[in-house]
Amino acid sequence: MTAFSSDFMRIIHERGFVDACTHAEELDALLKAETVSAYIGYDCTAPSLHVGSLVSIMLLRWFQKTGHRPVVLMGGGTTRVGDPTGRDDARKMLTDDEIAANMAGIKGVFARYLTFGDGAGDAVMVNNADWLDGLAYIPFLRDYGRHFSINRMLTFDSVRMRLERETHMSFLEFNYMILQAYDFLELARRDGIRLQMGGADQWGNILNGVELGRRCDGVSLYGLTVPLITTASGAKMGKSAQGAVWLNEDQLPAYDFWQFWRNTEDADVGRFLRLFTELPLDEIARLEALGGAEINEAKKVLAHEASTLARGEAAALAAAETARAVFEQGGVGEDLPSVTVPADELAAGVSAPALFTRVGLTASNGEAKRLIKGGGARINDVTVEDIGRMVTDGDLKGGEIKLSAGRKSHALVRVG
RNA sequence: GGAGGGGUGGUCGAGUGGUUAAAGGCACCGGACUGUAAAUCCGGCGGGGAAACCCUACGUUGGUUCGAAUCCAACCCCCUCCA
Repeated sequence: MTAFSSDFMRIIHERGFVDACTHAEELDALLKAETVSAYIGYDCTAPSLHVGSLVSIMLLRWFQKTGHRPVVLMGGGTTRVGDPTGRDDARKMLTDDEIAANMAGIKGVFARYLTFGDGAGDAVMVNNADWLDGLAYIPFLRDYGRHFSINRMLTFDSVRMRLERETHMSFLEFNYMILQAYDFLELARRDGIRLQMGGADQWGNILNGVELGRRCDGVSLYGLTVPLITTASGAKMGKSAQGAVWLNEDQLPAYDFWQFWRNTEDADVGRFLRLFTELPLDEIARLEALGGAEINEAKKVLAHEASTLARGEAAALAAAETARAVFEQGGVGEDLPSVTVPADELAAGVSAPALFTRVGLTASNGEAKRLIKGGGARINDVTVEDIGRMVTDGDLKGGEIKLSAGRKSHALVRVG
């Protein structure tokens, strides 16, 4: 690997952020010579981003840390089209209201990772609806459509996959890559942006933008992608017991976020520390060298660092405290999910399955019953033997009742 | 527009009149083993019910039948070839 002279290129290569890069030496020289603006686009398909996007967010953060100017592009316009990349069916069409709501949710995430403002190195956020919504069809086709070769477009993975699998692809979706390419050109023109970054699956889309810039304006644009992160056992990263690992607090409590990192597979610890924390590499090397059960210490560091970035240090410490109380002392912690039951209702008794469902440990009474039959349900750490078990105020311990589903999921019932 | 093929549970994919809440795989959830890891093995995996059992579900809507995911009709959507 080439020795890079710019801090950004050196650091992200050392830390494993780079999947592919267009003319890396040239880009390195540019980053060394001047303050560069780079962007990553995020479509508004969900009310929050999840850990799958975190690699790219960390990348923007390093970009800013090394003296450059990150631009977050909200895909207010492209979300209305729908990126076909990596899917063999069309996305559900989102209404404009849904897109606006999703965008509002996603925007909040970035404030924790980037410093926004008007200064030279400050991050900015833009919305491609600002220029895409107003495009006029015929002029657009004449000015830009002529630069796109259908023959070439058909060879891109996102399209080819649909063709090979003989699944439907609408013209609407087919246009996504053109619009994304145009985004890059537009941003280069209006804001001097030279670099687009993104996930490995965006490589084709990014290249289109690079080429469009050269063809239309003769400018040198650059592209860089980060690898798709899978766990050592091959699964796509980002599932927790509760489903997707969202970055937004309102989508996933800090305790669950912390737990997600704490449960990292041994083989992933070093890689994740490099990608998702900013600890020095020698410290990471020391942590990942820990053997056997010792590696758990490294996982706690990972959980702390990642949680501090996403949710703040106080939330990270509180989550760690709860985890310690629950797992190392077999007790309870403040951060466990909880539900409050009226005193008179509890006095009368609530069936165990209903209570497990009520606190969210199970999705239905049936599931709760199956959990009990399988021996996975516990009340105050005592296995529930009978699906007819009633829970009453007699079960209160220190004003709380601890419910557990399996070894890892716990919740509290309080009286109110 | 014509001819043919197809739309099944979170997903992939069997099933072509009753014994099918629907084989099998994956994902997921429990249990055992561990270190809140991985791998492995075991169990579970639509909703309600203590249970008997009831309800909902096989693109949509009707129909045939004692009985339909399975047969018929119309419609919607997808794929292939033809125009």
